[in-house]
Amino acid sequence: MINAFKSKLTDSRLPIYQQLSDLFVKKIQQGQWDESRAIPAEHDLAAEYGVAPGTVRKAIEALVAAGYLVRKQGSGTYVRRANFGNALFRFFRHTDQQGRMLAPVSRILSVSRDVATSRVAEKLRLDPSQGEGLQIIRLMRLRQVSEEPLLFEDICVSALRFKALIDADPATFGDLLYPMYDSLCNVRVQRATETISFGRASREVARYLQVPKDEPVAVIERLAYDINDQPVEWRVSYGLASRFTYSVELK
Amino acid sequence: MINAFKSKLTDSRLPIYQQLSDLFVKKIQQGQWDESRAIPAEHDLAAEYGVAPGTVRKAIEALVAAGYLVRKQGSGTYVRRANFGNALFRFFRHTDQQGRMLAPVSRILSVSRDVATSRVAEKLRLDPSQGEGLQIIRLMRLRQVSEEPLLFEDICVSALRFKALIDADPATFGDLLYPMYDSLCNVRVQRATETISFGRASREVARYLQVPKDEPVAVIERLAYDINDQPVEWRVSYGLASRFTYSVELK
DNA sequence: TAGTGGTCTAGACCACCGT
DNA sequence: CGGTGGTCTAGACCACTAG
Repeated sequence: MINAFKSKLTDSRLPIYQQLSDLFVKKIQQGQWDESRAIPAEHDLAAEYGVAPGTVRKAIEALVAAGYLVRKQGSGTYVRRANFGNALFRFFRHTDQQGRMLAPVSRILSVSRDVATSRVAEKLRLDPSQGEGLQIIRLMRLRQVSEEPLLFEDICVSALRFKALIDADPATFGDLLYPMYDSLCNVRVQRATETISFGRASREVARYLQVPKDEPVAVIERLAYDINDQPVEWRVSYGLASRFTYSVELK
Repeated sequence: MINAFKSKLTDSRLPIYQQLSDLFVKKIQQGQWDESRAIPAEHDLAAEYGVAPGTVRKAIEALVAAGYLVRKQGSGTYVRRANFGNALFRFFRHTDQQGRMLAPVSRILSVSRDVATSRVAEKLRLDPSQGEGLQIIRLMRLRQVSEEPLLFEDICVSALRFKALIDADPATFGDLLYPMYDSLCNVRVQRATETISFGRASREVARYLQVPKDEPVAVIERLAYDINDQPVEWRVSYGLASRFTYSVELK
């Protein structure tokens, strides 16, 4: 059996299903497959690439496990839209006395141009050789639950990629930034890494969280990546350590 | 095709591969399959239960994903021995100035009989109607890295299930408790849940960690379960908040 | 009702492991 | 070398979704 797709692939020593997975990831990254409609049916993909349906199925299953695709029985397989904007709140208790979950609200404190520190430049892989390469846009944001401050966030993005942001009206920013990055700046956040540690509140952090300076705080550093694995946003969040909680399952 | 195994199963509305998974889990829990040798080959299982090899394969893959089994190509499929005794140290920096990982050492501070608090009794699901149901054995342990205290642990287990422990010599306890639970008390830890939060050092904790009272500490509460999903050990660990760090990947 | 993914069959050949 | 899991084929029928 001749595999019609082999010429398109880089490393034919890999199993066919892995080569297919790689190919499908490229289609997603290049926008040939997107959220607007289902990807082609398994049967059609098998015919197109000259492989058995089971092989296509295995390739798709790998991408479902990796979070790129979602299957909907009877309907089709779709490109997954990353959705973890509220993920930070899994770290913090924000329930009332009856244990009811309270909805967090965002308030933008400031939007300004700035020059990246060496640490931020390194995280965002900013290119200093470009004219404005080290320019960043910095957002400060407060997230509250029923009027009470829960999190203070210090957010940095490249001014070159996000220049539409500086002209936008902060009052129109919704509770979630990532959909806005998408619509305004054409930046699609796909994944992120977070590192949690404990520290003490600086004067600024203490003021926004309405606690004394040096109060223990949880510090969550998030680096968000786009679909091409380029870092696009560096975010440091501070929350009251006394409200911090997190659960893990060990196996 | 008649499925010879159907009579053994509870809910024949489920897919065959799920019914097989459930059956295999029971074999593992009842000790019919154990770590001492590979489980039967896929081909043999398919013949035994009158299903296609691919169906057995899918059942096994589900159990591999769930952590019950491991595959070894060319050798066989084996029951997995849970191994996360040192998992706590993923939360704490314990490297030297050159960034080298340092090996943690355990020191048992005390082994004593006690009566469970209501919280511990609830966590361990102790049965107060039994004569000694609320009796526990309590271990205090210090974990150090190059002479420096890193973690203080307060560990509770049921005195009924762990009575061999009270007669054992603490000096013979190794760095890992779970292998000892297995050999001495025939308790096999399979999984655990951990909840991380933040507090301040009590007088006792402060003394062992060699810091002032009320110093910020990370508190890690672990509940460990055996293979039948019975809680068997309740462990609260305290470590310096300033050394705490943890990373998560969001997708 | 047509089309999709979900399940299942009954094989084949290959890569790897231990003897 | 024989036996194991890893990959792949070429179908079948069923359950579900959406028009």
